[in-house]
Amino acid sequence: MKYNQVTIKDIARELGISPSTVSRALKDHPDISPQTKKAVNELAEKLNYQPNIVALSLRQSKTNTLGVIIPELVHFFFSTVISGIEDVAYSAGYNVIITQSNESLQREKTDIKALFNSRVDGMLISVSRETSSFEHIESILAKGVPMVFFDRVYENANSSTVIVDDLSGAKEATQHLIDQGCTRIAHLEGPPNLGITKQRLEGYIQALNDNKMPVQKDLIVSCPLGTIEEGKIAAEQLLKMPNRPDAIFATNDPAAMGAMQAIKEAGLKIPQDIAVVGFSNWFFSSLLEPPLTSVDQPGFEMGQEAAKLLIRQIEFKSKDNEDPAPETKVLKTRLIVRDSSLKKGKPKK
Amino acid sequence: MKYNQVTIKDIARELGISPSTVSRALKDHPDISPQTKKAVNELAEKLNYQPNIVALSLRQSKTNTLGVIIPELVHFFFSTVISGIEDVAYSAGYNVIITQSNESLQREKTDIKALFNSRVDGMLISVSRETSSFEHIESILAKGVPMVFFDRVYENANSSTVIVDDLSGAKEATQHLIDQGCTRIAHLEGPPNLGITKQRLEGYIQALNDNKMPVQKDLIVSCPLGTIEEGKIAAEQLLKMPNRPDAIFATNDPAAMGAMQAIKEAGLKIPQDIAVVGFSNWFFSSLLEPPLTSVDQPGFEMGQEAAKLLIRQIEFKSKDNEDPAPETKVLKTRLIVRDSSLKKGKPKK
DNA sequence: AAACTGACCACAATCGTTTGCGGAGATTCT
DNA sequence: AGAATCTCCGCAAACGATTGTGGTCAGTTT
Repeated sequence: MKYNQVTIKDIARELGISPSTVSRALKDHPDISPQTKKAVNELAEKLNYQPNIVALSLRQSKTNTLGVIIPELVHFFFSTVISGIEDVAYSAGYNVIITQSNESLQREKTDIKALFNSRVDGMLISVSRETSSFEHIESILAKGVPMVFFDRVYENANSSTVIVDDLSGAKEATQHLIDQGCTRIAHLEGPPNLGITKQRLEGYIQALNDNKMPVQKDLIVSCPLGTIEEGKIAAEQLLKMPNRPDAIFATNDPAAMGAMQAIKEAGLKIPQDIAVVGFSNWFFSSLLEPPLTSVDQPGFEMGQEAAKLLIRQIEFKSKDNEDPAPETKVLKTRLIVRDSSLKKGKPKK
Repeated sequence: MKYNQVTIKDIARELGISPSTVSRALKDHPDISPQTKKAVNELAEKLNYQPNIVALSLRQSKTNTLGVIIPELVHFFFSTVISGIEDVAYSAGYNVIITQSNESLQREKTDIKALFNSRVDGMLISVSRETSSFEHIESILAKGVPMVFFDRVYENANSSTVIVDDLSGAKEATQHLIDQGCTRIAHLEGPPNLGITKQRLEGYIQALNDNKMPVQKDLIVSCPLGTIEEGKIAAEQLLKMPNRPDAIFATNDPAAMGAMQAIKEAGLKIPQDIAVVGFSNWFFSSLLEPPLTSVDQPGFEMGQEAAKLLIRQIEFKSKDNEDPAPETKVLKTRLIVRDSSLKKGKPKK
């Protein structure tokens, strides 16, 4: 847009000097006399000169912008990740462009292309539920664009990633249910393409194994979308079993929420009849009745770490013209115990 | 970042023609022969040429980017507004940069400056809770940057705005409580700087007046932050009154939620003892017990309308070099009646 | 007095793309 | 055949900033 922008040329014309002198004066170059510097700075101040970032970006082949692709903004977890990213990015002098894939692979493809065209300096990506092939990512990666994946990562990539320890988080959650005396623990499994789904399932299984409890196939129900509705349907199915479970560990909070609805509608009590544990600690989870026990993921911290890794990668590359070794940051989860799982009352620890 | 970018020059060199010819060939200019066009397009396809948006932006003094400033991303309402904005912006060929003020005036100032420096073509703004002076906005407005305000608007500005009809939404909510037989209706008031706070209060008052009910000062309690905690404290205060209210209409859902907590902890029943109505229809509201009656704001639509207005303004201005007349779009709210307010059972309508 | 040294600044190229203008060669018209 | 008309393409400037190179003028050195 052609605002009434003040450019370096305007200052130069008004002062009867050349644009290059103005440029150098503004950055305190030793070649410029103190008087000229003073005059330039004062006029720049007076006219409220702001450098044109677009011109700068073109000149330096660097936009100082990070591109972010997330599945959906409305998820509390992803919102907090964004805040973490912005926190680090801003203080390092980077802007952030956020795009949503809406859990669609097609949209993810156009997003990544749009970000590339905008010449972002790097990308932070959490893949969609549908993403099972990765050519669209590989092709951009091949062009040398720095990328960091977070939460829902592209595992085969030779890139840095930030994840939470889903496995041990799930294990801890399941162990907690076992400690509460649950013997038939069901699991609501998530979208099949995602690594986090497998990790959470694995944590559940390990906990059972550690306690010499059998893993029963019919107690594991898939919720490929991970929505409230699916959780409800899955739980209804579980409740119809002749020997119904006495606990449900869900792959995420919405599914757990759906399960709670089904349990209550069946006239059963939480946690007395069936204990429920979720994953991600959504905003609403503490507001449910009973409040939902959940595995908290440090979203803000994840955003911070991912942005830090990416910026380090960008600046390393611009110096040494080489990619730094990829790093993987694993963040700790934290089990937030609330009433939905407390059959025995608060644990002593 | 200096990816392995293919430029128009690369194509020109390889084909032994000039960059200008390549440029024209790519946009099907009549001056270029069919053979040349074919050759250029095929090579561009083969090399996967993507135009450099940064160079384009500089050349045309237009970034095709909209800047957005919202108070907080984690609010369900604002997330949906963003989705509406992206929907319209993308299909019109615009990118979107989102910034959060975190309800801080200071942050809002730096955000608006950063967006200006990025040379966005226009801005979509919802002001922070703290914003009571507007010089930072005026100074950018004076430079000719198109702006559209939404939800929390800058009223004195000579700019387009998109709001919901807070007044009639609040009136409808209050009337609904009156219809349910409530006679002592309290109001939890919101942040004092915001226009929406005043409108909602005014709707509440008008509904009382319409029904010849007295407006009692002590039934109006301020929640300057509009949080769950404040709502709880405010409700506790109301419950201690000798003649306690039989209904609470809150300026937003978190405050209503807090009130519900206080009411339940006091051993009272919702809605039998005290009916509760919120505003904004947050995601969690339908999940509460009882489900919270709330005034739904069409967030997605608001985002769409705001983006449309802004883009129209941008393109009008680039043609006629004149600002179009400011427009104000008022969207209808919709009262979502749930159990938290149903003293009498479902209304017949 | 000639040469040298700084201090200070301007010129011009550059990033990638667009676009007004002009120009060479082929074709058509008179 | 000469002029006019097309067709098709290249030159160069421009967007706003940065930066290597070189130049002018003063003062200093031999």
